[in-house]
Amino acid sequence: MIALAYALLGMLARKPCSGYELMKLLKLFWQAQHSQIYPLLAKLEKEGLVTFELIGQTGKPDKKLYSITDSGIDALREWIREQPPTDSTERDEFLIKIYAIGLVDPEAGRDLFLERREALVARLHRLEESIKLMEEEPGIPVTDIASKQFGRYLLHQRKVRMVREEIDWLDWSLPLFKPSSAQTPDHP
Amino acid sequence: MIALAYALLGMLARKPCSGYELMKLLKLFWQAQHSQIYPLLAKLEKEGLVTFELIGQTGKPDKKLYSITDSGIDALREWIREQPPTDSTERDEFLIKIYAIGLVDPEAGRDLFLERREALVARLHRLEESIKLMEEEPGIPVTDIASKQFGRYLLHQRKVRMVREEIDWLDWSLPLFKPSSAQTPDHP
DNA sequence: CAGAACATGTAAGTTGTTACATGATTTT
DNA sequence: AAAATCATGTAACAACTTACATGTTCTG
Repeated sequence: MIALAYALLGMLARKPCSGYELMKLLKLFWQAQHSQIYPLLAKLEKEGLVTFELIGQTGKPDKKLYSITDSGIDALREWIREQPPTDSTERDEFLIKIYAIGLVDPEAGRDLFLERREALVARLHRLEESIKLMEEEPGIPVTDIASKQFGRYLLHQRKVRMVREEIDWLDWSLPLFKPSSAQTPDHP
Repeated sequence: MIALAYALLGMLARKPCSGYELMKLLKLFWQAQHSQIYPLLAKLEKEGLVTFELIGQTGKPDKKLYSITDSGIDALREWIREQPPTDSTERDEFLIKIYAIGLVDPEAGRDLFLERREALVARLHRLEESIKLMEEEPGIPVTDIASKQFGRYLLHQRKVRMVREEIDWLDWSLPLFKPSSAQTPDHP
């Protein structure tokens, strides 16, 4: 079974969701298109790891509300404990551009950084907002391992730190983009 | 052309490399296996974006030393300037496990975190070492946009920040893994 | 009135991984 | 003696993306 399947099971262990909802919640820690999610949910249902209930809605299309089964929980728990860690992949075209940033003029380099910065700041605000919401929720506090939100909360905390740190890195890097302080090699 | 091709071009713009060397240098900012790199280099060579020279070695297998061509530089520069940013993907099974960490006992959760921490600390030391080496290099300083190392140096700085921040997050999270402070709902 | 959000699905194509294949030298 | 490093390549398979397909309601 592919890792995405366990990501879906994990989300359904928190609360029942439609495929559409899973697709959006997933963005926090894994990337997948709906064309990958829907067939996979159907497969998990065939295997008895999830079940669904058809919810008829008015004004919106009908949806399938998926829930995790006991055997789904067992499979997920097993995977968390037993599966040896695979090495993670990060693929970000921005990083490729930075590697070769010396090839374009400093202004273009600076623009790339500023564009990235804007996107990250917007992301940061959204993350901080949803962390605040989680912390204000009534019931078992999200910082408690017994909260159904615990893992999700930890991932939000992680992400917010990563985004802040990347913004700091951008701010540290930006002043380096001046027209070039290097002497031309021909007259030292 | 796929993003990986530009990653290879970027690395060759810094210095000529063999496919084997590219494969290892690539790990800093993109993930790819040799089985993807070798055929791609051959394709880039056919298109005139790179050239290679066969280097016969004693005690080691022969290798192909690839260099970027002027038209390769042009193609890369064009891509950096013109290509609109695609959204990045991060796929890390550890994050899936964290999302559902509440399903296993706190001890198993803590172990997962400690294992991750060890790997990150090792990574951090290697990164700090290679940053130090770059900074001590003679010639144009790596902090200068005119240095061929500039982009690579920025990426190292970024990575080291990310790794440090993740370690901080782990250390912040670890104390939360106590047997659970939540009251059982049946006797309040 | 165009576009986004809600909602699910399939088909075709691309990208990326694992396994197969070879082989000398150095390190543990 | 086994494992790692250097070095390149192909074949088969799995994973993932893009495009096709449909239809209502709400928002700008």
